[in-house]
Amino acid sequence: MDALQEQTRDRLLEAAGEIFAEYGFQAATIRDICRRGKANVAAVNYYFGDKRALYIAAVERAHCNTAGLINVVWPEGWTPQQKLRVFIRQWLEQQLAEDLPSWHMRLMLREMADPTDACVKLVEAYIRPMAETLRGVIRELTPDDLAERQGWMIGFSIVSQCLFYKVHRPIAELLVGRDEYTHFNLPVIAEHITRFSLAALGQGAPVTATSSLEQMS
Amino acid sequence: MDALQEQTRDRLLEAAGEIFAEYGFQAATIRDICRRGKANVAAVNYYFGDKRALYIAAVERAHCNTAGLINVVWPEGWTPQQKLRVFIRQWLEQQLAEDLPSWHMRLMLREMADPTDACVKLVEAYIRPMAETLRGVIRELTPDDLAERQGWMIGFSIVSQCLFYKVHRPIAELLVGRDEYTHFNLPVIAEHITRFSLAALGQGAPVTATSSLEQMS
DNA sequence: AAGTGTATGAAACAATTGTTTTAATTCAAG
DNA sequence: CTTGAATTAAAACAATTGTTTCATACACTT
Repeated sequence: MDALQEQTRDRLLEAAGEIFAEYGFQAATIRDICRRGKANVAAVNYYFGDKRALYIAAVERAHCNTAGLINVVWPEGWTPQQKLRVFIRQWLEQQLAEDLPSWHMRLMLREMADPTDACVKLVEAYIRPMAETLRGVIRELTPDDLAERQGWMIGFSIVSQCLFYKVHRPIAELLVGRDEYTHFNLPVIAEHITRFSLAALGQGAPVTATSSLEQMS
Repeated sequence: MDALQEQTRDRLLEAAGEIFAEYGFQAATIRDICRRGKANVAAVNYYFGDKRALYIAAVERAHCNTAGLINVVWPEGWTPQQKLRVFIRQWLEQQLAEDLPSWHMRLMLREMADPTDACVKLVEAYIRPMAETLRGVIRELTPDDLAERQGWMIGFSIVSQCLFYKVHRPIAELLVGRDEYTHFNLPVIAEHITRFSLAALGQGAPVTATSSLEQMS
């Protein structure tokens, strides 16, 4: 009975995650969610109470399926530079993947741009682990006596560059032109952010040095 | 007659700008706008037709009052490093000013994060001038043969760092802790972004070098 | 002063929203 | 087969939304 009856509840959660991720909490309608979840509108109240509780539940459920958002265990012998490059690349891959069935990243990005009550949970479950991973890499790349505050700011500088190409993508496209923007693909962006950030930390040549960008464009 | 009758229309535009900037297009209600503008709900349809036209008009009006968002004319003899420092600082000042009567920046940021029809106009009127200013500074800071595409990405890297502390401020505050975040004030952030970016361009010491940050915290 | 067109105000409309109610259905246990 | 709780379905409810209607007040012209 459990396995079968819970079907509706699960379908509702899955549908809610997708719809909320796409439209945001306010713009998403219960009727849309129920249509996608093939459930009656009353099911939301029956299983969750109200819309907000459904949202929270959807966010919490997303936690479980989030194994390996960003790889936390690095292979032996990797240099911190390599780790940073992979971190940035994985972040961008998760972020720019549109077709992926994983709407988790989109939900997270939406919550990051317009936080709600679920924000605290999302930070602790999603974001802090990633932040700790990044801070570990940064510690390897910087002097031992680096102030913790500066470590945070360096992390923000790196992540903010990645986020830009998702959050403000429409503006970037308008600025550089639609055709030209097609060249701003994942490898190009990842390489630039990596080189820019490493140079800022005194690792590697300045980002303006003759690079291998031509090969990928 | 004109000067007097237009009062309502003007009050409506002013109120619309504030409300839209605070709540966004969808969440803002016509009744809220009319209450603040001391006008009847029918006034919106009478003067503008519908809600969307009011929004567009409010955005367009904001253009006029935007003289000097970021200073475009630099004093003689300034080094590009100084210019970049001032650009970043001014951007952050505009961005973090909460009490300021200028809701223009907030409206712009909202449009940047969740673009609507007015996005194109906003880009051309607001953002492109600033982008050109920044690109001019970047050109001074980089080799002459720098690819245009790379110039854009460097600009994005700089601006994205500034935007982060506005768009994702709630997350940053949760991550570092509310008390600690009080130390992330404007001078500290501006100094970090400037040094980080200059170092990335091969100008100045890496951001991790002993800095003058302690003096301001 | 009468008339005219503009502007305002109160009310109503139609659509959509989250939520609740109430009845029908399902399904396992006695 | 009956019973009874759990689930689903349809409808209605109450509140809010953008929008419209229509009557009134006002300013200006003739």
